[in-house]
Amino acid sequence: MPNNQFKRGELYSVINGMASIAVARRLQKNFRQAGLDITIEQWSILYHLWKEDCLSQQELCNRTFRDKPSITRLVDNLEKQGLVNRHPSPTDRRINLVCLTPAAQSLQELTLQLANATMEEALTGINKEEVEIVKKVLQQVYDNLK
Amino acid sequence: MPNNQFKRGELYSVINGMASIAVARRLQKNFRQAGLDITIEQWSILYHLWKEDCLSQQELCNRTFRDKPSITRLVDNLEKQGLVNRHPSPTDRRINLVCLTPAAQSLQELTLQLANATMEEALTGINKEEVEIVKKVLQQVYDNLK
DNA sequence: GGCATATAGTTAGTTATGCAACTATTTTCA
DNA sequence: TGAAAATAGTTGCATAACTAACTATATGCC
Repeated sequence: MPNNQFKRGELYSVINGMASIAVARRLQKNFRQAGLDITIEQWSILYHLWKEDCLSQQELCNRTFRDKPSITRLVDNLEKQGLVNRHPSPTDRRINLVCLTPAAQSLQELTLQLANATMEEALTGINKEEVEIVKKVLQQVYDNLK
Repeated sequence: MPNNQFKRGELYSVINGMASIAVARRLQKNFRQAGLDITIEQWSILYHLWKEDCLSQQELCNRTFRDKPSITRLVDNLEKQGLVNRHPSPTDRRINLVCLTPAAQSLQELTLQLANATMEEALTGINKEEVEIVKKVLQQVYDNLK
């Protein structure tokens, strides 16, 4: 392997691999142990709908950084489980508004507690200034590439 | 949504979503534009083998943070493409050593150049101290959860 | 008004991931 | 020594990701 190649790129495997995978796996495990039968990908959709209900699928694409087919199928699966419904937009017939059902609303408190606990554990021993730097850097990485 | 819920957890979507997805997509796009028909997941296996050839599948699991079935199938696909071979370990008949072919070796220089260029672009405007903090924090996140 | 273009969403095909269950081999230890 | 436990790898199943191609609706502009 040539010298001096890909030194900064070691960050790639760090960004892409370890931390995000570890957080995702732990959260999924905590959901399972609590008897919750949802994936973290499905939960990420619910998370955005709890912040603002009845978003279009396109808006869910933007907020979760997924493409349209991925959202289509996540919403399909959430609909099968009775957690969301598609409603036609009154102003634009191309648009589906994805809205929470009462069943989804009842999941909010428990799943957010589990997510908080997971993040507390993940961030143990890391001070707030460092967390802010990480957020800023990763935002910059995203902006540099988008 | 309850107040004060999941505030630190905003980091979750940052870690798990934006930056890593952006880096992965950009690198994949750069591979495609260069006419390379490999996925970034396959490339990540090759990357570790360029650092040290003929690793066991278990060792690839450890170094790439994947489970055993994922490695089995990535190696299957790399083998189909003629980029690696499985060799039985001389000392332990349970073990497959995964070794690079000459075809894989010829990909090394170009793909590392593309990876370097991608990381240069990703890290534009971010100073080295901040990069070090990000690496440290994400390592800590991983260690906290593993 | 009507045609070209853009936007929202779906479908099909390939690859990848995680879990559970399985086979084969090696190690442990009573 | 021999049975139990651990380790390496594979297979089946479900979910999810990206690309490309598709339908339906809306917008822009002559």
